Amino acid sequence: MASKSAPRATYAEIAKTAGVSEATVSRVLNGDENVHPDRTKAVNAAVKKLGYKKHRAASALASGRTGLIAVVIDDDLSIFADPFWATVTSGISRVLMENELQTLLMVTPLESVDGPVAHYLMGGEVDGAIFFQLHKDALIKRLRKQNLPIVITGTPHSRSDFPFVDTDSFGGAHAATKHLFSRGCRQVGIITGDIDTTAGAARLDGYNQAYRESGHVPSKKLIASGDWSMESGRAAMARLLEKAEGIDGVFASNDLMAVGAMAAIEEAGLRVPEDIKIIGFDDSVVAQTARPALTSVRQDIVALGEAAAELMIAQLRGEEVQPRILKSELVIRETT
Amino acid sequence: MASKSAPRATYAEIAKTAGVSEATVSRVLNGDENVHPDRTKAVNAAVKKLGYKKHRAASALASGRTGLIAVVIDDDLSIFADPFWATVTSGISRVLMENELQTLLMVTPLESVDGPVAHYLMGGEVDGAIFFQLHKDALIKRLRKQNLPIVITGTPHSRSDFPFVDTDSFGGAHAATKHLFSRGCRQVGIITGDIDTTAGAARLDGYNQAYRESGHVPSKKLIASGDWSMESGRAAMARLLEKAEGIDGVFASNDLMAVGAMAAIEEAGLRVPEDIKIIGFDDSVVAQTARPALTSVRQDIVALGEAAAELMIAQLRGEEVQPRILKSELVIRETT
DNA sequence: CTGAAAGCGCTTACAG
DNA sequence: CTGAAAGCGCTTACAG
Repeated sequence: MASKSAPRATYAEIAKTAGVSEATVSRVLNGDENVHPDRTKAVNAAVKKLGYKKHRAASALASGRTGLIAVVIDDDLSIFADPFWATVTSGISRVLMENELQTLLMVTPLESVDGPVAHYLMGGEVDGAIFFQLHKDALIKRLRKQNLPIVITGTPHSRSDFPFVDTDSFGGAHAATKHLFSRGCRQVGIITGDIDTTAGAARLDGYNQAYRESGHVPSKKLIASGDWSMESGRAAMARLLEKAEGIDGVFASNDLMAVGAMAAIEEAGLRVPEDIKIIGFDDSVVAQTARPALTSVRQDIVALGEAAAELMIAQLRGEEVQPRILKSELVIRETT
Repeated sequence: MASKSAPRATYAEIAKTAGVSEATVSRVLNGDENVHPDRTKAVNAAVKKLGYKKHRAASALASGRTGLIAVVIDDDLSIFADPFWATVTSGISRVLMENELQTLLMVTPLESVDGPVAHYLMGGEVDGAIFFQLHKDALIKRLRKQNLPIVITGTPHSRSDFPFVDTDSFGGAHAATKHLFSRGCRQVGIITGDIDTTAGAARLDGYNQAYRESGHVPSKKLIASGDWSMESGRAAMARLLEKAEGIDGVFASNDLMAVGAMAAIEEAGLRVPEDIKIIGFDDSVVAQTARPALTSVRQDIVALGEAAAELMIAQLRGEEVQPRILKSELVIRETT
């Protein structure tokens, strides 16, 4: 049932063909500096000759290090539509692999701090865990208390000392809003995402800041709230059209809501970008397929994953780590 | 550096508190039937009391079973835009977890049969591997020769005996084409995907079959080839508009090409669905955000992942497995 | 800089 | 149905 693989080499054989002890083999394979160059060479040669690959389980049992990093993804429905985590994870996986670490993927509901995932993570089965933006910090706090290296993708709520990586939502929203003004808009509205998320709040802040820098104060009427869904964007836009007379630009906090807003604008008999200019956030495939094609704030999602992996590796090395905020970039298409 | 986790319980402690030998503990924990119920009960109680979790590395070293299933994803660019593999993988992960197996994610270029991934998989580091539609079978053949359980997501080229799971592309294309006829279309075209892929070929076959059933033979002029990209769909549609006079329906082999086709139709001054009806395949987010919203063939992608995991588990149990083809479903929206 | 030896926490013939 | 014992393939004080 299990693989009847070719008989694999062990330390014993390497030690014999290199003429050293198994302890020395171990030292060389673990990068111990204090080994005579000649022996190092001999061991490396034997390793190559025998096509040796270290047995992970044996190594893990003896050393306590598993070589496995968990990537924990909250299993709510949004992941089924959203390529975001997949892309981040591919960046994570690549960097981990380069560092001889493997990615253990756990897609699971996180409701319970005492769920199977929690047990697993606390049981020393992995060397570290990377989480996607979570709402409850309880689990993470517990894991940290046990000295399990943690990285969070997305900004955590409680600005505790969790290492995290995120895209600069504030900066992206700020740039988007400024761009609308520079294109001649006078009344720029915003469709917010869920304001209880840090990303939702930061994008609103960026909008407000840019508005103030333009010398005006955004009227409450220009702010409509959505929940990241296309439908909420459509409804929010309909409200803006009704309340905010003269509105001629809209920053939607993600692409899906932007596309919903475009539908509402069209339904009202207005045109994009002639009557109302619009910008989304994420530069997802939806932005590219929209007609007119949607101007959007691009996050470098692969880089986000790579940064997360790098923070993890730094912690594994015992280094102090700082949060990492990645720049976003405005991709200008036809809606502005 | 490694987690300084709470001292975990071991067999020794369980054996002591349950009043049995470690061998018996092992038997109970591995579901051995031949243990006296009383002892079984005692062991289970001790496990619960001590909050015991089996140490995976130790178990793997002793038994040769790692409890890890690799999910291998070819790292070409398409994955960055396509939520498909992410969704499949979430289905896989869920089912594996329920069966006490973990998902080891490997995102990597597969170019070399002798790459690090190959070594890893052949080194007995995992109990099985699930692949996403691959072009070269060499690696997989080698792994099978070593009795490594394999599942392929997507139909393999060489109809060898690899266990695979796939959505019924033929049936979906067939239903889509029939639906266009039933909506009154007379000249139904197809925009194919990459015809060298099994999915691309099967969708074309389904179209041809439905066409013939309608009592006609599809003219060559009604067939335009794309490469799954939006841009290729746009170009293919432009060609159809030029060559296939009177075309009034199009089945595009995926949503992205359908959206491209819609753009081309609009650019030609025609309307969807009044002048030309159109159907996509995948029912992706793009189908939902398109205007008019795109009728599309839905695959149950999560179910695909679950089926893949189930085939893997069956193999692990030593059962014979058959390929699994999942039904697709037409989701009717505004373009037909 | 190096080796002999103990040990990591399970599993599994083997003998009963 | 059960236990004593050997062993899985590494790592790591310890002593030199």
